[in-house]
Amino acid sequence: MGRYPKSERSAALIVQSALRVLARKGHARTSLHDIAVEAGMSKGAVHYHFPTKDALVRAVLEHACDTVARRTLEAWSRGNDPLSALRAAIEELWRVRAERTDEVRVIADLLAHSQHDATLRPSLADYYRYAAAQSHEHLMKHLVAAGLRPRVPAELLPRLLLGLLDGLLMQVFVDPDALRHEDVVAAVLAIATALFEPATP
Amino acid sequence: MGRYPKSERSAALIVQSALRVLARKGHARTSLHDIAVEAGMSKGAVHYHFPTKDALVRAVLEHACDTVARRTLEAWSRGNDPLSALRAAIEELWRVRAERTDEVRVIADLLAHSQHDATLRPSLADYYRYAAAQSHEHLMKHLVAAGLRPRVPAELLPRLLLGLLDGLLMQVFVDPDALRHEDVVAAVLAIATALFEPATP
Amino acid sequence: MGRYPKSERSAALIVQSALRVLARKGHARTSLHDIAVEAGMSKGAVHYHFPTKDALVRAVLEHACDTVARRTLEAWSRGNDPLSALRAAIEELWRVRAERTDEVRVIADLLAHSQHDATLRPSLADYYRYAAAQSHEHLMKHLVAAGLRPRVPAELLPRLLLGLLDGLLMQVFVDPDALRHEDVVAAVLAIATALFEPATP
Amino acid sequence: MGRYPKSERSAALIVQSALRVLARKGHARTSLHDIAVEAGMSKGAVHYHFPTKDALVRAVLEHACDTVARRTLEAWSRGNDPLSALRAAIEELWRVRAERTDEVRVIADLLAHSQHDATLRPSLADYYRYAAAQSHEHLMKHLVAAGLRPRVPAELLPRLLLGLLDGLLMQVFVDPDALRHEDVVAAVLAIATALFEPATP
DNA sequence: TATGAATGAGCCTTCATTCAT
DNA sequence: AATGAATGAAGGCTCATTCAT
Repeated sequence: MGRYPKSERSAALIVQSALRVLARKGHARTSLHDIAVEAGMSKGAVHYHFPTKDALVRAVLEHACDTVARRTLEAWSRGNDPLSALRAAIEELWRVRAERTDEVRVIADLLAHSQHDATLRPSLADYYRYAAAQSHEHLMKHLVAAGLRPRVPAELLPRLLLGLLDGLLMQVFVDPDALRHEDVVAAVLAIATALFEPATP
Repeated sequence: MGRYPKSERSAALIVQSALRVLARKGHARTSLHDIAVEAGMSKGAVHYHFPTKDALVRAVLEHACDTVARRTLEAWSRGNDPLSALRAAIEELWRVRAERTDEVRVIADLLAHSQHDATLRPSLADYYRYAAAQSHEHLMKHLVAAGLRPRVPAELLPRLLLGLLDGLLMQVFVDPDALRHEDVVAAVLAIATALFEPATP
Repeated sequence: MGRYPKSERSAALIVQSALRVLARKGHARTSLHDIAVEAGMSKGAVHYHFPTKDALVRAVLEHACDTVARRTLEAWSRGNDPLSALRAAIEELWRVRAERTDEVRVIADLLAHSQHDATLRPSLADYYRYAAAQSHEHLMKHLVAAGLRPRVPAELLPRLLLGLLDGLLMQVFVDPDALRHEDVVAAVLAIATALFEPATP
Repeated sequence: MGRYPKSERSAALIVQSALRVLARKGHARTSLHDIAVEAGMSKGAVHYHFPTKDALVRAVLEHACDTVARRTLEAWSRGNDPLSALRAAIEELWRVRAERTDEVRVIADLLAHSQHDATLRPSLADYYRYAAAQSHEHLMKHLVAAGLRPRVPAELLPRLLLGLLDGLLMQVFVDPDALRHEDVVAAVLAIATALFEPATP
C-alpha cells in the first residue's frame, strides 16, 4: 500500500475521475478537460498517462466491467438453500443495475457507443462472457443440485437472465417509475424457476 | 396549403437521410454536414427545415419509434391458433431487432444518449408504453382465450417480454455470434408460456 | 392618401419596421429576418423592395435624419422674445435626444457604423449640415436682433451647440443617471448666451 | 509564478492586435479570425487567453479607456499660468480625439455598441467618471485659484467640456473637413472661460 | 512526471442573398 | 408583388492533440 510508483497512482486517479465524469455527462459530452479538472490535474498530465482519449475510455470501461463483474460474483454467494440463493442473487443483480452505479451507467453508455467503435467491444464481450459463465456455474450448482434441469439449452440460461435484467434496466432509464423493485425481482424469479423442471430419473 | 409540397418532401428526405447516417455513425459522430451530404442538400437547407440538430434528432427518433411500433403491431396479427400466433409474434419481434434495422440501431443509440438528454425521453417512453400496450392486449387475448392466466402481474408481462428481447439484443451488439436465432426464439417462447398456468375454474 | 401604389406603401412599412428593430437591437444584431417579421412580410419581400441590406439601412437612416431634422426645425419656432425662444429651442433639442427616440438611437448607432461604412456618411453629413444651417439661421435672427454678436466664428455656433448636446447624450447612453434634465438645459443655455456679447455700435 | 511569462505577453499581444483590427474594421465586422491573423496566432490561441469574444472586447475596451484617460491626465499638467494651462489642456484633449487614435475610434465604436450590450457600459462609465473627476480637479485648481468661480454647478463643468469635445468629434467622423483644429480649440476655450465669472469678494 | 501554451480541424448556427413559382 | 426554398460563406466556439519546459 502506498508502494505504488506515483505514475500508477495518478493513472488510477484519472480512471476514477473519468468514470465519475463519464457517468455524469456521458461519453459524447465529456471532454478531457472535464476529466482533468475532476482529477485535479492538467490536460497534459492526462495525456501523459493515456496517449489518447480512446485509450482512457477503454481503461475506464475495463475498470467498470471488472467492478460490476466482481459484484455479480458476490451476488451468487448468498443464501443457503438453492431457492433462497437464487432469489438473493437476482435481487442483487437487479439492485446493482437499479442503483444506477457510475459503473453501470458508463457501461450502458459505452455499450451503445461500441456499435460504432469496435475497440470497445472486446471488454464488453469479455464482461458478458464472464458474467454468463459465473451465473451459469452457480445456476447449475444450485438448481441441478436441487434435482432440476433446464428447459432450454443450459448455456443460454445466464444470457437470458442477464439479458432480461439489462433490458428491464433500459426501460427504467427512460422512465424511472416504469417498474417497481419487488415486482421485478418476483417476476424474474418466477421466470428463472419456470425455466427448470424436475429432472426425470 | 400544398402550394409548396416540396417542403414536406424535403423534410422527409432529411429525416430519412439522418436516420441512415445516425445508424451508420452514431449520434456522437454524426454532423449536420454528414446528413446534408447524404440528403444531397446544403447544410443551410437542413437548418431551414429543422432549426436545430436536437430538433432533427428528435424528429428522427419519433420516426424510428413509429416505424418499429408499427412493425411490432403487425407482429401480433399472424398465426391462427393462440400458440402459433405467439410464436410468430416472438419470432417477428426478435427479427426486427436481430436484423439491426437502421431504426433499431438509432433507437438503441439514442436511448443511451437519453440518459443525459432528457428531451429524448418522452418519445422513448411513449414507444415503450405503446409497444407494451399492444403486446399486453394480444397476449391477453390469445392466451387467456386459451384458458391460461399469467403467473405475474398482467401489466408486467409485455415489459418482461420486450425487456428480454432488448437485453438479448445488446449482447448481440457486442458479440454478433453470441446467440443463435432459433435458440432465442425457442427460449423466449418457453419463457412466455412458462409465465402462464391453466386458469383454475 | 391611400393613393399610393402598394409598392410604395410596403416599402414605407418596411422602413418603419426596420427603424423599430434597429433601435431595439442595433445594426449589428439586426437581421433581415427580424425586420421581415416585424413588418409581417417574408424575407423575400424585403429584398424585393430593397435590393440589399445596406440599401435598406441607408433608407432608414435618411428617414431618421429627416424626422429628427424636422423636429429640430420646429424647435426653433417657439417663444416670443429672443431669450425664451432660445431656451425653448435648447429644451426641445435636448428632449428629442434624452427621450431616446427610435430615430435618435438609430442615428447614434449608424453614426458609429459610418466610421467603417462610407456609404452612410452622406446622409449624416447632410443631416448635420442641415441642422447646423437651421440653428445658425435662428440663432442669428434671434440674438443678433437682440443686439448681440457672437464671440466665435458665426458658422461655428450651431456646430458647437449640436455637438455639445450630442456629446452629453453619449454620457447618458452610458450612464442614464449621469445628467439631470434641468441641469443640462440650464448649462447649455448659459453656454449659448455666454457665446454672445453686446454688439458695439 | 512567472514560470510562463509567455502567457502574459501573448495576452497583451492579442489585446493590442484586437485594438488595431477593431479600430480598422469596427466591432461588427471584426472576427476572431482577423484578430488571430493580426496577432500571428491561431484562433484557438485567442480562445485560450480569452474564453469569449465578448471577454476579449471588454479587455480591449478597458485598455483603450485606460490609455485615453492617462493621456487626458497628462493634458492637465502643462502650462504655467492658469489660462495657458487650460488652453494647453483643451488643445491636447482635442488632439487626442482629432488624431483618431485607434483607442478613440474603438471607444466610439463600442460606446454605440454599448446601447445593446450592457456589459460594456461599466468600463465606459468608469472612463467618463474618471475623466470628469480629473478635469474637475484641475479646472477648479487652475481657475478658482485665479479668482474665478463657475456659472454652472461645478460638477457639471467637466461633463460639459468632455461632452462638447466628444460631440464635435462625431461631426468630424462624419465629415473630416467640418471643423478646423484652431477653430475648435479657440471656441472651446472661449466657452470654458465664459463659464466662469469673477468671484465676488 | 506534469504544466501551460498553442494548434488546427471540425461543429453548430446565423444570415444575406438568389430563385422558381 | 410576394413567398417559400435553398445556398454558401462566415462566425464563434470546443476539443483532442502536440510540445517546450
